[in-house]
Amino acid sequence: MTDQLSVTFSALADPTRRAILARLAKGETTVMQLAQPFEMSLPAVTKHLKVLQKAGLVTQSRQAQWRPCRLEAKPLRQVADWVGEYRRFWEERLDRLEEYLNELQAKEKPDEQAE
Amino acid sequence: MTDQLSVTFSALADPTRRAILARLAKGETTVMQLAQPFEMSLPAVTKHLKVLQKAGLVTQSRQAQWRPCRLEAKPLRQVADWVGEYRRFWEERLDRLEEYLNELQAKEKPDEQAE
DNA sequence: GAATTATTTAACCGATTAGTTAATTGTAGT
DNA sequence: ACTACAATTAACTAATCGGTTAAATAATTC
Repeated sequence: MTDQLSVTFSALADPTRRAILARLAKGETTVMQLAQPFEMSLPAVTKHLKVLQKAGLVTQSRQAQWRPCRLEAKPLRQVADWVGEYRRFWEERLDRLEEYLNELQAKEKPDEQAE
Repeated sequence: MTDQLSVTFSALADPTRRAILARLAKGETTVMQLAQPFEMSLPAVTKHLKVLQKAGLVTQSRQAQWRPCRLEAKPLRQVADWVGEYRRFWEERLDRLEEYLNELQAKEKPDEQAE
């Protein structure tokens, strides 16, 4: 499981990490700030950050003793591209459901006493 | 990690499982057929299918001794929605990169002998 | 240079994962 | 009923994951 997409999906498969990304979407911030909303130790957050960094979703710079984190969205584009390939399927299914419901209505509207 | 999105991302974080989905995108097929391209045992594929089923990405019906599998794309829509929220970030970054490159060009074009 | 603050690394733990082989179930055909 | 085929379940293993606490590193300030 070394391919980029797997690494990215794997990084996203954790609510804490997605929450971190959501926070970073509002702007750069420190590890402390990132950790604050979570009920877990700082090292745990550092670990999550490492996972996100390995997936290329986060980068860290230096400012004095802080290491401000920043969102890197490029890998998300890859995810969007991948999932986009399947768009027609969920849309298609909705279309079919619509078709079916229309059919049903067409059949049943004329004599509504039928069960 | 019980939320739907985590389960879905986790299911997608494996190239074999994504390959299975890609195959199913071409139409319903049996477990044997699905397993055929992979260098792993049938039980391993069954396990992957279980993961995909738990994520709601695949359903199985019955036809004699076969259990044809079918793609269910609804959870992918959720993924698309989630990742869509970040679209502006990768687009924004590209814009900024473009800006930067334009700036650079504007600065450097006039006297190209500068290093 | 000693103390403080932010962050990471190390070492550990229990749970989960991805695979294996062997045994089991379910259905069809004879 | 017996055989064959499709698929699953069971039992096991090695590796990875998500968390912990304690120790180490880095930069700042006095």
